[in-house]
Amino acid sequence: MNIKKISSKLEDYLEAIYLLQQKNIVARVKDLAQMLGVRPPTAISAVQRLTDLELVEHQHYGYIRLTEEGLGIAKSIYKRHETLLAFLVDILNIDVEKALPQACGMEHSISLSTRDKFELLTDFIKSDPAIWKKWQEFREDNNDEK
Amino acid sequence: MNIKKISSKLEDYLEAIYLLQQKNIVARVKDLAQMLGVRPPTAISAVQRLTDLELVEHQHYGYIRLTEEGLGIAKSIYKRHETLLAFLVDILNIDVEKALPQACGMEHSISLSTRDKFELLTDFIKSDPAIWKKWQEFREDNNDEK
DNA sequence: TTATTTTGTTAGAAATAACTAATAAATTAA
DNA sequence: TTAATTTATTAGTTATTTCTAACAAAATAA
Repeated sequence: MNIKKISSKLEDYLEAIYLLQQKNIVARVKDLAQMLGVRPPTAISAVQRLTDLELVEHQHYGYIRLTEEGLGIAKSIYKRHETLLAFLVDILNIDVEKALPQACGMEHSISLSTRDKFELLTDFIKSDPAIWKKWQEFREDNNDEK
Repeated sequence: MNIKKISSKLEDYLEAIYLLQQKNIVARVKDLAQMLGVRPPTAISAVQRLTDLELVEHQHYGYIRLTEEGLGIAKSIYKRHETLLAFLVDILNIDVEKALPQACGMEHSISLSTRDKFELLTDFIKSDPAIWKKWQEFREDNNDEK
């Protein structure tokens, strides 16, 4: 079954619900609004659209849960997020606070196979101490003292 | 002077005008609509918003030109585009047709300093034949035969 | 158990970004 | 030079994503 194509904003909501779920917290409107930096009515309207798409379940004044399909999408976005963040921070040596919003932006644009390749490159550089050292020196020789 | 913050869609229009300008073609509504895959009225309304922001100049039924400020933004986006595309194609070994839309998406999310680091990593891997070879082998050993 | 606080919802408005249909201006061809 | 074609524009509609203000329900505390 194909993954439903939704906007990057809606993807962000699925990802946020997934993150809460991972922490054993059942998502609430307040949490989503806080995490995504929007006002509660904005979060509500997103949740309603996701409900129409059958990606989340939500009863009035109640909890918000991912459907199986919603979970699938959320996982795949989160995986891209993690991979990109690791690449930006560990390989490109970018501060986490700066890397985070950039990973959040990029995660909606790359394919799963591109994600795999980012991960492969990260593993490649990290797994070989000689290459890792050379890359660090190369960076430092080129004005990336941090 | 700070670079004006505009939406990624408007950035796309500036980039397209810049590309035409590079080919010594003065941009027209039709060209923009074609390049961005939208209908002419959509392109017009974007050009009007860019005119309000003083990023392009446009007289009725006439040509569209970037202002100095618009040119600055266009160049900076295009630079990010080029860097990301080169990285995806040359380093990650992604087909150009597949890489293009992904670079187009990502280019709006990364900072200039992140762009510099992408370029640095690309140069690093390409400049050292031993590393280049190892990376190719590593890729092939991990199901990236292409 | 009533009152207060927190949380959720609805209604209505605005900006962005897209569309179609209708029309107007400019260019090209007969 | 008129007619036909191409290009540009306006007007009006829709969906998405945000907001504020007002109100409703649920949870907590007095």
